[in-house]
Amino acid sequence: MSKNLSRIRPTISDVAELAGVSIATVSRVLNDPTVVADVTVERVQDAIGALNYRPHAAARVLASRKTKTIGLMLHEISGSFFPPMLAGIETGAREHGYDLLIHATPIQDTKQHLPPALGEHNTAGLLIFTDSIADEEIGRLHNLGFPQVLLHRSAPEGLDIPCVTFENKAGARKLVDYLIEQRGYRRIAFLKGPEGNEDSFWRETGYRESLENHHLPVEPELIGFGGFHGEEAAHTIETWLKQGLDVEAIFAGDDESAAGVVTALHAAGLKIPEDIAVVGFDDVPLSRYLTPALTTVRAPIKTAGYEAARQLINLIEVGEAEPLILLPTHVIIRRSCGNTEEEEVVLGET
Amino acid sequence: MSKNLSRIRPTISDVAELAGVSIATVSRVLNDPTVVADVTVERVQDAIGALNYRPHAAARVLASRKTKTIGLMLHEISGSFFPPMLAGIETGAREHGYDLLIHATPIQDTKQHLPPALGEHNTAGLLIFTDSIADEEIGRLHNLGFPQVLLHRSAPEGLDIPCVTFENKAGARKLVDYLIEQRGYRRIAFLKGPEGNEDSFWRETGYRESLENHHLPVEPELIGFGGFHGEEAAHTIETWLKQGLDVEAIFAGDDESAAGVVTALHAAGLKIPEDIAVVGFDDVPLSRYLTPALTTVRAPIKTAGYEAARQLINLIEVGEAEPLILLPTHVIIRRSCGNTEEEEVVLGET
DNA sequence: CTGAAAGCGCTTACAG
DNA sequence: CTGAAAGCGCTTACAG
Repeated sequence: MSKNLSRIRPTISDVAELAGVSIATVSRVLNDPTVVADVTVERVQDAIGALNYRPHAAARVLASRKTKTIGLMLHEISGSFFPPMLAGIETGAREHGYDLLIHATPIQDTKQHLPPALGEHNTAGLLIFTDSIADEEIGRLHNLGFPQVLLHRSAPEGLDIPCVTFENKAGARKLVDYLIEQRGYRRIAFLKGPEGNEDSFWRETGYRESLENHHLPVEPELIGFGGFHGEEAAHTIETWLKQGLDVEAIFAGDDESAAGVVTALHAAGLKIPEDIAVVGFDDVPLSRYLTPALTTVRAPIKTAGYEAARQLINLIEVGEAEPLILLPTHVIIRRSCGNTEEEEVVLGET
Repeated sequence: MSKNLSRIRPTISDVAELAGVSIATVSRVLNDPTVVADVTVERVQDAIGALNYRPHAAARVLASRKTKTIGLMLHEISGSFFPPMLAGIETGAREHGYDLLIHATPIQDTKQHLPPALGEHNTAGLLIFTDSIADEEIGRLHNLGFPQVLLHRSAPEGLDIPCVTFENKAGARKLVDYLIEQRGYRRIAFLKGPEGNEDSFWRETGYRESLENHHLPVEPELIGFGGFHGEEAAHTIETWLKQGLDVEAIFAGDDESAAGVVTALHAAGLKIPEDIAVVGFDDVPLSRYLTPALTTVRAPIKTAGYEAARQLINLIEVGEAEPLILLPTHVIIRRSCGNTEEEEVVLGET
């Protein structure tokens, strides 16, 4: 089939012949028409239209040593976090004329090489949202001068690779501050995200800082595993309830976990927030649909994706990027924490 | 920078030189080592390792006239429908060694050309999940013999392009059958999805068929707009409530809409299912987290994506594919329709 | 089992 | 403003 195709598809030579110019000229009108005489441009464009010519992308890449596609490596395509992030990246890429190549790494095999398709020859740069790529591989690419930007994770020791994420720590701290100061809770639990997840790490840090600032003890038994996953979180809550753990409020780590917590609590016949308050993080659409509506922290997930794409493209084209972009977050007060106002309240909105 | 890179990066010639063979031999061990003597393979692989050589993808594409990437065109990256679909596509592609290039079309500009990056030169085939690509463009590619597979939509008039979707009509019909036969509802509303959405069209058709089969009238006032979107659906419900519309049950078109319906109903102080029953379609994770848990139709979203990728790759490699794949769906009975069993029930599960 | 050589479809100095 | 020519890094008949 490809044989036939290549016979049917016009090349730059066909266009040149029909327009009565050299292929160099056709190439110029493709890349920068201003350097070509207007009449010539017109003739060439007519020929392109008549033949329905489309330049061969791989040939352009090879000849120009430039490619207009960026790669995205991530570990998992799921959850409500993923769509806005990807939408942001895609928008950022498209605005600058770049295409997006996606590669999801199976979770099991951590620490691997770059798949050839995302390699330094196929892609102008790489967005990394996973830790299942070996530090050595990141280092190798970095030493090659291959542009990379990290999303929601930090660079391997000693490598100055730009990172984009949002204010997890401050957001979590303010959220817990609110629970303590405005709601009067003392025994507040925290559910961790997946092992090694840096968003989770900083949220936990914010949680701890808030407790410490208020001279409350950080109780190990109040820190459980939620995995940023509804069912995992529900499972932890079921266990806690069985054990008769005494908690006033649960900071579920993210909204997905919070949804699981809410379900588990309801299933046990407990009322939210009367019996136990629940709060999340991210403010994904889901959080509004929970009953009661979820108090959470609004995270600019889409903007982070967008910024990451922009930084990467800047790195590719100009050679520079912000070392660290930390986007602000805002606490969103809804009913699940004990608030009784009709409307949601945004704390710290400017 | 790219200048530096190209100087640093080893090419096939460097490997050939180091291994003391021709570039043809290096190419062979890259593509089919069995045709090369074992000792030679070893020497070449040592050289590849020593130089950290990676073949240049674009050069391979150009020389071989084959590319191992498929394109995906879609209109929007959002909602709980999207992640499983993409995950399925990505898995299907990766299993066969293909990469995935994603292009989201802005919603406003409908009926457009293919972006060059997804063009017939850059990609071995295309998965289309949008109707904002002009029929003529699909036709042009089809006539060129360019492999395409459609997801959740049918082909333009007269073109035999494979489609992958699931049983929307039968699923919707069985769901409404259940509401009528087992729950005794008579006045059942339906919320349409986005204009032109074929999933919505077939769901509505199933809804109508069920009513007709039970000799119930199809009341135009009971058919509203939900847009497969929580807020749109909530808005319709608010309007209905203001008008004092008399409804017993609402089939929200999809789960996202159902979530909006649930919120709107709760906000109005109505009880689900006592005052009004609500059901959805898709069985995305969200549906379990609603209160009460949502009765819905389980749709194999991920499998559909996976199958679409498989069909496309089959079309690319073997030249054939199923003209139509219609994956089965199953009604999932939970609490929101008036069911009182603790556990969810799957109807028609084999 | 291996090499020399043509060719994939472009871009880009270099001349003019 | 335009053309001739080299070259991007591979693959693949064709010989041997």
